[in-house]
Amino acid sequence: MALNESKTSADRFQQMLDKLKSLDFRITPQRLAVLRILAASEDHPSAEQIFEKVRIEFPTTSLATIYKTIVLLKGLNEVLELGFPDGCNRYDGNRPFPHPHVICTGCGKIMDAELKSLDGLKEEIHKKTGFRIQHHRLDFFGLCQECQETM
Amino acid sequence: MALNESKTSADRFQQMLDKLKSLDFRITPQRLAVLRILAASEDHPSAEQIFEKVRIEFPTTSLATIYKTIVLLKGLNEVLELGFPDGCNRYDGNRPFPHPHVICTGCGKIMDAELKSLDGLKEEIHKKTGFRIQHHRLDFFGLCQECQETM
DNA sequence: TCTTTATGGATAATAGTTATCTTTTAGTAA
DNA sequence: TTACTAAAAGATAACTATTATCCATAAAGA
Repeated sequence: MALNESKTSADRFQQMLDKLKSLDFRITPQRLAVLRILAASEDHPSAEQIFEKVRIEFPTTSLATIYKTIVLLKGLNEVLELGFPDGCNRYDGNRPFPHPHVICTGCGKIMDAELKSLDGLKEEIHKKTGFRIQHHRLDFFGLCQECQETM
Repeated sequence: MALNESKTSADRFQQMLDKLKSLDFRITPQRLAVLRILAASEDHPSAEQIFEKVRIEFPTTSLATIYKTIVLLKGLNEVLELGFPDGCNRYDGNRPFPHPHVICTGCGKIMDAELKSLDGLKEEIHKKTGFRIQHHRLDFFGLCQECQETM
């Protein structure tokens, strides 16, 4: 399997769990729930959406706990944060590395995308600006096929 | 001159002013000040930074006026908003169309960049996802040359 | 079972932006 | 120049996702 290829939900869950264990973070039911949801989600959930899902199993969970877990996972590079200026950040626990996204301006859907030539762009930017590039963010905004038909 | 090539500050100012006039928006001293600052800035100022500059000339100006002017210009596609999730949005009045940026993670500097192959990427994304792409956002994060030397 | 201390829960605080409301003024016509 | 009117300015309250704070709880190891 290629490095960047998607793994099964169970694989990602185990991977994140192993990371937490290896660094001696405590394994709590709330953290396990967040891990499971992140590993299983293909739709880039928001903190609020994760919160609602966790609450089904653990109704006393606080939103602060969701945020604290996300901050932890971000620091361990186990979740990718897609920050948006309107204050609705979204999270990707399956591919926790920079990659292009396609965002529907009609329904808000966010999909992963792949582009071969991105490494070339990074090199081009480095040569032009002298910057030592660390990471990037690439979003395409437009109408998905469904929204094209209804608009 | 190529379409996307940068124009002089005076050209951009006149262009924005003409747009406002042609649509019968009122030409106020505050708006003129914001236009001048946006047209002259190469460093992608924040609303607060624009506010401070306007206040030198018009000390009674309100921050709300800055935001209202920015919203107006955004709607007329005369300024590009670079929204960031930490709530420090930046504005580009010189190239009010999507284009790549290089952002220094050391000093926060934001520079424009150019990439030939972006249109190709848009086409590639369209073919893969079926999305009708409207606009995009591409940021590269890394260390600028100065920050590389001091870190 | 006991102890320690990281973590959870509840909620206050933060900050950029937007909304609201009143006052002022740009643009126009007499 | 003056008067009129609607748009814009100014002041400030409201909004909201996220972060910080603080105390209670429970995970992990002995």
